Amino acid sequence: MSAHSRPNLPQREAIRYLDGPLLVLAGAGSGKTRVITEKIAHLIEACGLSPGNIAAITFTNKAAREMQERVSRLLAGKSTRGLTISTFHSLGVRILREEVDALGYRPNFSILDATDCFAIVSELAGSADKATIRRLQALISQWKSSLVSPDEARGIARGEYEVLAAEVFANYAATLRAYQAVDFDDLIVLPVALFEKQPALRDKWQNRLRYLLIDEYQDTNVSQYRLLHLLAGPRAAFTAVGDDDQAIYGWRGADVANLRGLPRDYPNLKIIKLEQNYRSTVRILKAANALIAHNEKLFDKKLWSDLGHGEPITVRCCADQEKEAEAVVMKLQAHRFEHRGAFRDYAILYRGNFQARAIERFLRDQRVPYLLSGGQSFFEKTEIKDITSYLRLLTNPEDDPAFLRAVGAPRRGVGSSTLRALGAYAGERHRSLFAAAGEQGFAQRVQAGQLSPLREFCEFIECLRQRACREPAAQVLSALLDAISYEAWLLAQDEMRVARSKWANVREFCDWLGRKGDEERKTLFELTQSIALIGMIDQQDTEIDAVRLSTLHAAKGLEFRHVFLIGVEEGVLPHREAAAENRIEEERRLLYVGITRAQRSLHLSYAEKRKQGREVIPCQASRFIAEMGRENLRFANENSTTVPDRAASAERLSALRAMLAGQTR
DNA sequence: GCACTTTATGTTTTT
DNA sequence: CATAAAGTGC
Repeated sequence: MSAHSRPNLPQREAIRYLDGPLLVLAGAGSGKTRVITEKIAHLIEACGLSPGNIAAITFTNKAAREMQERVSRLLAGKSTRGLTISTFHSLGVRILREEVDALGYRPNFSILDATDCFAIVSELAGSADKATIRRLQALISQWKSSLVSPDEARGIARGEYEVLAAEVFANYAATLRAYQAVDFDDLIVLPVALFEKQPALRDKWQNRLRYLLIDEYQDTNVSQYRLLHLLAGPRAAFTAVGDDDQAIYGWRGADVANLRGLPRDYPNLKIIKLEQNYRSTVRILKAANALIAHNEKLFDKKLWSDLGHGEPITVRCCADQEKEAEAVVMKLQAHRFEHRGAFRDYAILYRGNFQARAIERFLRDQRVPYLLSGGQSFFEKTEIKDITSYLRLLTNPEDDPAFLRAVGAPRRGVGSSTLRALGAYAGERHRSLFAAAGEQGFAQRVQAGQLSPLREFCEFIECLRQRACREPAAQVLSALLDAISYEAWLLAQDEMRVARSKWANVREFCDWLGRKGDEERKTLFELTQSIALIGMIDQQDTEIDAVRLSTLHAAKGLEFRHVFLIGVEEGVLPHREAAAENRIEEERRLLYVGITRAQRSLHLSYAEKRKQGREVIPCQASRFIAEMGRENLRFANENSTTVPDRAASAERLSALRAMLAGQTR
């Protein structure tokens, strides 16, 4: 999109409209981010609103950071101090921290990630298999984000499974309380509960955040909508920007009904549609429109573009996933050569993270630089979780999940049976594991040989805790790593290469903590609390010239000159489970999001055979390909550009690479 | 009872 | 291929 030109008419209207609540229905690539950023600038410059009175809510930290940068650029040096641009969850943390007394939590509460919560649910559900626990966890999360309490869940639970789930839910909530811990859902749910119970606090925040802007509104869930509603208050000074065709988080409790509910809850709601697309060629938009026309529509809108027809969209059928990966990398190289493009102009998008593996292998073989976004977050890597568990335990000794992890990494003579005994004792006495380990009563239950390593561990933590109150975060961390000989343990545990990469991650984490500690003058305790919310993507350098690999979900909000969309097969996109549960529309929107990421060219591919475990499963093209309209697509055979023989094709790629190397010099 | 080695197993999407 | 449960030496 051309950021230099003036905003078009509806964009200008959306930026300037301040007479009441506003919903901007912004199609893909229609400049919604621009509306939000320029509106923030407008509020500050033209309306004289203090940055501290404005809050913009995004869905990812990355989007928040980008938006912050764009606003700073727009205001050209003028201070944005106090301006809130954050995710719903980060805002939730801020509210929780400030109002922690009113909530009955201690200020050192822990934030648990999905893995910790999984372990808790697993513990409470007894002997259930992994899939069941995941379903339980999902259902509990669904309830929480819909503002259903454990008691209410008991009331609405139907059937054996849901009754069990409601029971687990109640125990789960009590467990979190006991741990002085909150999960991701609580970051929204607790502020909502707080504001509903204490109008004075609600008013305080309403007064502080006098204008709200919400991005990706179609992906809000009930609790987020409720929080927005409470924050906006009777003045209802807000702008919500969304696109019902891009709602792809239904599985997480997001409900497009929140879009429909807006005109109902705010009768004076103004609706502005942005229908001109500044991103893609006509052909790409025609295919996207044709596809999405198969969905039941909430709001009518027609995207158009004046960027010309452009390259035809290609569809390629490949023998299997390997061949697909090879063909895509080949095509990408050839295309880049032909167009004299940069690697960073290309993105390869897919439904599930596992699909990146095959592609990665070929990219690495061919020495194509790439950046993998999504997937496992940096802070979820085992080595980082080990270390952050220590930090969490230092911050909050009640954090039993952190205790359990830290006490076993590295091994220190405290095994599963000692921990079982400790857990049982702590449960009876309503103590945290950490506190229980220090009690006389527990000492009488176990042998001295079992007790001493445990006591030593607790003393070590206590000693470090003292230091953490006085010394800078990075210093405490390096003392910690030293004391537990973490590097040596990694080397003993893993193979050399793995250990070194893990240690490098730990070092990177140290640097990060040191930087944060210096720049933002935050204490170890404050830093520890925010870790769970940060993803690795935030750290990645977006300036690097590399091909982007991303899931369709993680690609939302981004754009690329050339897009390769792989695995457009029945069973993958739409996903098998989703198809079975009649959730086709969301899968269709997911592809729609993928298609509309492309500015200039789009290349779809699928495989006829897919390896699943040991079995080879025959596949067919996704139904969505037909829905895009044959007249908008050009079908190609794998064989027309790819040589079936691996050696020969590798040779071809090498030749091409040599050619490219010569070209760039 | 603890720690380490082997073997089966299985993958939607994320704050 | 990377993680998790079961098996083996100490």
